[in-house]
Amino acid sequence: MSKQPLPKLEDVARLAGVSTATVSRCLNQPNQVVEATRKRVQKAVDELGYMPNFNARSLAAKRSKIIGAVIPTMENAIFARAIQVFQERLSEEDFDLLVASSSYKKDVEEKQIRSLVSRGVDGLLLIGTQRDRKIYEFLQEREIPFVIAWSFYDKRDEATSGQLVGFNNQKAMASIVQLVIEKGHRKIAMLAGIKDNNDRASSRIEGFRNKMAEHGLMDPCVIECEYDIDKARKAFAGMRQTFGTPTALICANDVLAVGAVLEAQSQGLNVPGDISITGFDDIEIASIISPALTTVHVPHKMLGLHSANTLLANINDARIADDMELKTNIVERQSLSIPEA
Amino acid sequence: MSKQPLPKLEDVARLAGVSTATVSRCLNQPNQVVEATRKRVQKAVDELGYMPNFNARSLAAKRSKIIGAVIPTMENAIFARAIQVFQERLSEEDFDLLVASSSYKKDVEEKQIRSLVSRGVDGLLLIGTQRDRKIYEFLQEREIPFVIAWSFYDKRDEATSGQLVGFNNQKAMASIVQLVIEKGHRKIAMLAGIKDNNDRASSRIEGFRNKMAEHGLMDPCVIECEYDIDKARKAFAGMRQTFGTPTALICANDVLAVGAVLEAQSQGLNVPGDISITGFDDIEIASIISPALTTVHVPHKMLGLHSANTLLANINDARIADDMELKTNIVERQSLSIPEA
DNA sequence: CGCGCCAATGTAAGCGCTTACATTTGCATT
DNA sequence: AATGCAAATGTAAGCGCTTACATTGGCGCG
Repeated sequence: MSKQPLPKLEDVARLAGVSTATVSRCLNQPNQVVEATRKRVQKAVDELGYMPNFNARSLAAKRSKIIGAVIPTMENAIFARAIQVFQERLSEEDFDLLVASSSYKKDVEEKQIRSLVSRGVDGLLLIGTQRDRKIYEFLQEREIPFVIAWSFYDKRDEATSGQLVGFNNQKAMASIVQLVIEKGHRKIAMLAGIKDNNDRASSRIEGFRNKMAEHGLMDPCVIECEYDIDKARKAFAGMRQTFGTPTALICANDVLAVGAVLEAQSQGLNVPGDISITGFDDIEIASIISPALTTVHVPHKMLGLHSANTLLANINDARIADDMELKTNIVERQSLSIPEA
Repeated sequence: MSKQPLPKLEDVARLAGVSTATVSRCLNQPNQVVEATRKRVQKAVDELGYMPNFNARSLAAKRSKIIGAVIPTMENAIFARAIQVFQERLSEEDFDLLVASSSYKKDVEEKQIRSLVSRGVDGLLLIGTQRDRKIYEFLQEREIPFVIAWSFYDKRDEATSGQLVGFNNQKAMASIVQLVIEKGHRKIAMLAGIKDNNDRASSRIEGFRNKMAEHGLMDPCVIECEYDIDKARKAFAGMRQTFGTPTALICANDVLAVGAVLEAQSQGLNVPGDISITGFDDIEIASIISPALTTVHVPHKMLGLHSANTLLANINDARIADDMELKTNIVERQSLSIPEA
């Protein structure tokens, strides 16, 4: 029952009557080996059930064929799905995915990035730009290619290196606020995400504030809330008590919007009759809740796919791919209407 | 700009004036080193910004501190969330998570398992029991601890090794069918998952069929459908045309149920007035859709947590943890009612 | 005061690969 | 048949760690 030693490259070499170098080449650059020997080696591999030891390979070759990803949480469907696509694309190129989730915690994220680098990842996927400068330095020093997904800015902050594959959160938010204002709303509040260490949340708030200001609506009510339906319900209830009920509530994401809708309804408000509520992300839930949410559609699959492609380009071709801006669009459903007279 | 060589163990040893063995011990079994030297080494580590190379460590120590997981897909929220918890628990013990998703494809899963093993994972998380016997043999031969989540059976199939952390899908499904029957329904159909290579889907169908038979309801209509809202809508529409409309529709998961509800409603049926519809999983969407779904609550966080604990026990203590059966329970909401007279 | 013993540390042999460089082989040319 | 050259293969030196085993030193005890 004790584990008999697994065959190694040397065993294959011996059985095939070639050197270890040749076996290695068969596995890695088969075209450098003449067909006859390649077949002989293949036969030996099959016969022994040989499987390469990737750790040894990574150590010797200094590349691991592993990509690391640090995301805030898989609980957020939009990240989970983007990661799914990301992973599918990577596995086409024989990369595996080491994932870590930081629970939106800065220090956890930092620790995880370091751990992934220690494991010799060939590249890294990070979400958003907001982190210590020293992390960027750390990554640059070790020349680890990385892409930052979800955020895009027209002008780059000097401090952040890496490629951006994202959308302009500020503009996207501004566009839905614009729509709400066009519908005739003036008493508008925002249920925002926690902006601490989260540039997407901050940008969305900024987009909201700016657009409001543009229309002379100064100092609007903005309440931050964690990504959770029940917390959103409480936050909305609290907002009503403290600030009164707006005619329109802009939410930083669909989960918050769903919470607000449920709470509004349970408090006897009609959505959108008494209050319009908008979301952001366009996850499944947005079209299922009644009324279905008018929301900003985020191309999460594209984010996953292009993040993978950009990263692969930077790894394989040593050519630095450009930043990539993806477009969002507003999906109009029933949760937004003109305010009652 | 060229990458200066990173400090290695040897550099730390030299700077601290000790041997590499001592540095290694400081990092791995600090209590075997006297405090004075430990501090000296720590200082050298900090000064050089040293980080161990995990690949070298894995190669030398024959353990990687990496756990592999192969799940059908992250698109399914219930897997994503279980994985989230699983990962959180593992990282408490300094394990990282290598995830792969098989898209419910048998051959893909097999390839991924082999790849993960090649990478020297210390343990493996798999979903469901249904796979080639040779994979179980492969895993046993290499003595890779693994746990199988989501499925639980009272009697173990001899072929499957590894620990089970799951629930009895058949019983869980039977219990909700029982409830539906108790409500007075007799014309009951099932919208099932694809049972090919999926023991959870098969078990749920079996649970449905058995319970129906128990009540003398033979050969009920069962239609298989992929995990997708739109496909569920079409499947339900097709079912109505071909078999007529049941008074109750049992769905193998919430996503299918949501599809069925939406399609029913858009065809002018009242749920549950004209047709009762039940789900399975109790994901968020189940309580948000209107009418909220009566469904089977699956303890996904517990699945993630106990899978991690069981796996860790098998890795660290070399003691084989027992299989673990988790309980499901029915959540009664509005989508199920008594049939109209 | 020397002895034995144990705890702390050092020495050095791998772990299983890749790859620079050296050598051999096959083949077209003359 | 001798020559040159490129393609195929071989040789062997690491990659950066861990750990079995060897060595050292400190201390209690007879």
